[in-house]
Amino acid sequence: MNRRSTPADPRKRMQMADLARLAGVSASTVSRALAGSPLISEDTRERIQTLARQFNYTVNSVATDLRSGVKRTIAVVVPYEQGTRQSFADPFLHGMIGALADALTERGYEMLLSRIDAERLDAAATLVDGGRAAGLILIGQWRHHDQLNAMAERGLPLVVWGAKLPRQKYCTVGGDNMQGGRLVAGHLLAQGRRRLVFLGDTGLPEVAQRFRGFTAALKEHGVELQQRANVPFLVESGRQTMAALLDEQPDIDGVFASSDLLAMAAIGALRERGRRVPEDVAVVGYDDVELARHFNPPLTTVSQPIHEGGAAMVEQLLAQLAGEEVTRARVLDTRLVERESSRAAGSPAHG
Amino acid sequence: MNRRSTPADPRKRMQMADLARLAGVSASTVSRALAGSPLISEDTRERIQTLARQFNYTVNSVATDLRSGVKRTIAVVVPYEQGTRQSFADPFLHGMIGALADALTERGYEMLLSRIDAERLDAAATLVDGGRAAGLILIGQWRHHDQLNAMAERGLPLVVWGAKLPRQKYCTVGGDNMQGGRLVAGHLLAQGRRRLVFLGDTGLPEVAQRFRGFTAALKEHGVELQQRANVPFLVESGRQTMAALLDEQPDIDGVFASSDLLAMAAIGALRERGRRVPEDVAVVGYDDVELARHFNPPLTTVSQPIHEGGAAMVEQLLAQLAGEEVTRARVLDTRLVERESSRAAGSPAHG
DNA sequence: ACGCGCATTGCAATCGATTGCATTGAAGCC
DNA sequence: GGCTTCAATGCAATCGATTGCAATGCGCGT
Repeated sequence: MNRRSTPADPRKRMQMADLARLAGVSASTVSRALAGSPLISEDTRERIQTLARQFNYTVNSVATDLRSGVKRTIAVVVPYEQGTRQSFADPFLHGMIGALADALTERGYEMLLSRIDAERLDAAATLVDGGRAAGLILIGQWRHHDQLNAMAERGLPLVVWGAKLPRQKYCTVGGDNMQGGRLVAGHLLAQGRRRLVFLGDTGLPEVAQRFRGFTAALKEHGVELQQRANVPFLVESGRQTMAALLDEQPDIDGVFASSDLLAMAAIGALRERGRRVPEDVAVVGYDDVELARHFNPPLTTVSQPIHEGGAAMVEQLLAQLAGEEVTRARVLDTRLVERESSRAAGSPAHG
Repeated sequence: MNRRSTPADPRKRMQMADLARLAGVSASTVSRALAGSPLISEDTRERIQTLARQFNYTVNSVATDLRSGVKRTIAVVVPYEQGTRQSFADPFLHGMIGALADALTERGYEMLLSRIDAERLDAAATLVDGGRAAGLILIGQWRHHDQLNAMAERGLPLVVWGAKLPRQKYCTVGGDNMQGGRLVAGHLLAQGRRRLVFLGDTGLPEVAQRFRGFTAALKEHGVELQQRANVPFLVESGRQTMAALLDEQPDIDGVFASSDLLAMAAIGALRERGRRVPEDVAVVGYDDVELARHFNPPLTTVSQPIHEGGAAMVEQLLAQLAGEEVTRARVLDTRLVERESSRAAGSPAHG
């Protein structure tokens, strides 16, 4: 007796009709009982609920959503740059996803995590068009302000973590990047640093603003930026770029890296070249990821209100879904966290 | 240029019937045309597809899934320990999620990311029972082998990242933790370290195995473990615990931390107490997270084949869904990556 | 005893797609 | 020309729930 695989169609998922049969009532009654409708008598309701628990029955939420038209899933979209999926490696992203997961769970939403090509942000729209998700949370606006505007204009529920930009039709939440950049400039100058470089891809709006804030503040103090390097948020490139900068300009004494990841990479490269941090070169990062304070040396950095930001994004998205008018851009305060990596040059005094 | 786009018609998503009307055919035809069925003539198919693109129409995959019974969503479940959501902060998890996202996307599946209480792993079952996901990928078995067994026994499609255990009914994929532990022991001994401590929560099967492998190898060389501390995977506790250990036993010269995160925390604590790493104390981590090689000092650690592991988990789960018989436990090779944090004691020589 | 009202419950339509089967019309064959 | 054949399309049932409305039954007032 050679039963071909499927030794059993062991149990198809039980469904409402089955439970109804077991309880000797109609599916309508089961539906109402499980939903806690007051139309159902106390007895019946409890009997049915017990039965459901006993048989591990859970209403099929796909069917429910279809019928009721309400969706309880939000897509969180993490773009990656072509050729590398490494963008996902940034601990900042990790923190953000955690914050979003918390905020969504708290309000009873599920989170669909999706990665897309950063060149085609609008591809994310199919998640909503296809009914998989009620709305979109996008992390970073990358180089496609235009695509985002188009998405928003056709009425897609959308919130983006990123910078406030001119002529912006979509809703953003983000830290105050200009302010962040200024804070760093002020700090480095106060530590007596003057030969400064900037690390980061200014093709990204957020980074561009950090850069503008940074250079604006420097200019006000009559200091000129020595160099800037366009580098993506990748450890490896950070390391290489920092090394290259040192070759060109060995007397650098301060680095502003536009993310903590880059800062850590830069510190690695500096040490490899025999520079001491912070004695010879002060390094400041951005984001204040959890590891920043445990790095060696502990990282001075600009703290982004990640948890507050995640909650704000969810709030804005749900408001949109509820049909409310939402503020176009929300800019959150940032603050500088001073740690070892940028302490004053101390005694060394030279140059 | 006046492609006057429909003025914000936030009302209703277009649906198949609408498109059918526009194309002057029935919904069946549209369905088949979009699915690329050979039943439809070339002309019609193209006309409909163009139309769909024009109107940003995407078939509602919720309805599709309901009707066809096929689900294209997998739930990835990240447990958190009560009282703290910080478990999400471990960079290892982040890497794992990235690997899973890649593997799932590659096969055309969506990823539902879900956090649950580590005490109630079985709560994750509702995601499948409720039809939201076709199957479950759980990261870590935590303290609930029994719950997992029960889930598997009632036929839930499930794969767990974790250790191979006796009497295991569910499917696991994981690194060879015993081997990992042995590798670390061998390495530390080879570096001349003898006063060793272990950091990690042996209540978790994976950690317990690392611990067993570690101590077994030590014993074979006649060395005895000095101390072990039961500490969760949290930076803060790692730091405090390391400090406490040092108080009790100031002459420690080697630390095996059961995760890179803990290793980094331990290094922080050691430095605070004036110990040099690796000169005074060698530290070895576990996981080989991306930052490990960029830490200061670069971390010696046991590399877990995260990408391969993610792919393997997806593979096993899809096999289960296809009704195939799958191997119960898959154990992947690990290897030691030697870096600065555990270099031989060198010249220091003292007490 | 009759009728009314209220508390429960069931029937059947519906959500947005897919798909087996029937239908149509034209081409092919003798 | 009449009949078969086949390609292309439409009809209607279906997936697993929800919900407006109709139906049932029981208590109670008079």
